[in-house]
Amino acid sequence: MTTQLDQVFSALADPTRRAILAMLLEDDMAVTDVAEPFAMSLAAISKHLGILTAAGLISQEKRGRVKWCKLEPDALREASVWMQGFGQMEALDLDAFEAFLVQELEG
Amino acid sequence: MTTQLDQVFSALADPTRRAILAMLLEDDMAVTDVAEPFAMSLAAISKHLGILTAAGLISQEKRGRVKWCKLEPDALREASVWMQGFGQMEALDLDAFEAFLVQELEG
DNA sequence: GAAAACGTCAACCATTTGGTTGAATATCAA
DNA sequence: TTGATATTCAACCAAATGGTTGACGTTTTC
Repeated sequence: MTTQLDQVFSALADPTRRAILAMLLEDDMAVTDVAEPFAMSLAAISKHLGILTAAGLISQEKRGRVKWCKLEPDALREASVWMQGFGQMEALDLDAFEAFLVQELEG
Repeated sequence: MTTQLDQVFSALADPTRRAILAMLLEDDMAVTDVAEPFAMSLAAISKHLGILTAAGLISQEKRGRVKWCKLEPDALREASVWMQGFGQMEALDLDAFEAFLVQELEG
């Protein structure tokens, strides 16, 4: 059996998929546009998007020949709740988040 | 290149490893005792503990012939910061966390 | 209608992952 | 010192993962 939590964490374990989520943070995007910055085939990106969709982290809606990808931040709640019990996190630190984001996108 | 974030998320993606973390939440444990409730070999658990250690989620200290395992919640901070930017989490909800924990341990 | 653009599917491949078993290494106890 | 306990190591295996390519079905544009 594969739980939702399994799927969310293993989806997040891949840097390409985290970068995709970071891109979708700014705006909804078509599959082709998501793929553009990556040095890999469109088919590979299509698979990554399928995994993110299965985990509930994004949703995809087809309009015409274009399939739009949209971030679904709610799916992170379950995982985040799990983590917070261990980490005893302080309140949301947006500066720290932004620093990580920049590092991720550059690296 | 494998980042710390990669390692933390992929460590958390496995239900056995999450269950181990949940056990260590209560107290430090020896490897043999960690392995006891699982239907798999001691060697397999030893590997899981190695992965958790590499991710920084636990530490291991050998005293005599016993190797003690200790939760290191700080490693979750990095990952949690990453997630919070997407999830816009509300404050720590311990009840929800406990519910997940019970579900994890029973399932 | 023909051609281009958007995206997925299927088959394939190399590597990683999660498990096994059996032998090996320490340490403690009798 | 002999034996039991605690843990890892090494070799192996099946299945999952992350990528490729080429063919395919739609939708749009010319």
